[in-house]
Amino acid sequence: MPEYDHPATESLTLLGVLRGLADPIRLEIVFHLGSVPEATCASLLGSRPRSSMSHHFQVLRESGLLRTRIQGVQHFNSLRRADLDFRFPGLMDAVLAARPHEASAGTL
Amino acid sequence: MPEYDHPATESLTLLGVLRGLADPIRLEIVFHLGSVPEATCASLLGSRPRSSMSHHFQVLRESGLLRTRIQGVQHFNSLRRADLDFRFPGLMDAVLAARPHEASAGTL
DNA sequence: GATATAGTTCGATGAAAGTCGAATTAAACC
DNA sequence: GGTTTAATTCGACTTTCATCGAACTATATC
Repeated sequence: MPEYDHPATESLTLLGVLRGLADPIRLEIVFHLGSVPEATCASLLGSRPRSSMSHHFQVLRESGLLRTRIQGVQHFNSLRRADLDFRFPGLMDAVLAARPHEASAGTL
Repeated sequence: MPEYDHPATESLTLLGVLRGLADPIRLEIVFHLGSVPEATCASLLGSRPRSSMSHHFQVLRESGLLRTRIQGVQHFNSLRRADLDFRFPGLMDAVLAARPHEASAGTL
């Protein structure tokens, strides 16, 4: 398993990004990644089953919201901030600024 | 049928708004409403069945994206720009700025 | 090589959401 | 009151999407 392929910046679509964001768990992941440079899957797991999370990471990757860097057994995920800002200026700023305090799935 | 009730500005949620936007037809409607003060349902119909569109208007209304004003037999829809800007500053600016030229369902 | 660790893929299930014809409401107009 | 117009509601169908256990892959370590 060498690396994932991530969609090119130019090929990101607004609809795709909005779809990626339109789920409570994924939004939570995005909020978290908005506050740290990168995070492993495990660190975002909470009490949810791995397979569910893996699915959400895939959706986020395919919609262009995050990039996954593989190092050893660990997958380091980071927001594609620069790419998103370039393609959809102001969007992630607005989304991240709207983060509720103590965002914990229920408060979204 | 006097009037619809629209959710209060304070009760709008980011997730709700994102969900409202995460559909090609609804995004098209929102784009259109971003460029005109208001529009009747009929004027946004295109070639789609009325019942489908009615459903999308309902979703947009319930997520707080638009307001429907009834006048006679016609329903005038407008973006809740001020409310959205107040609650989620910059969000709609970013979304509307990302509108593809000639947005026509396929190009979203 | 065996084992542990991190994460994915598969496949089945269930729930949510979009589609659309037919019936319905409500106002406007003759 | 009957008809036209604008749009909704209902209900059935279909599709899409999330959930999650079990099996699997790949790396690291002993």
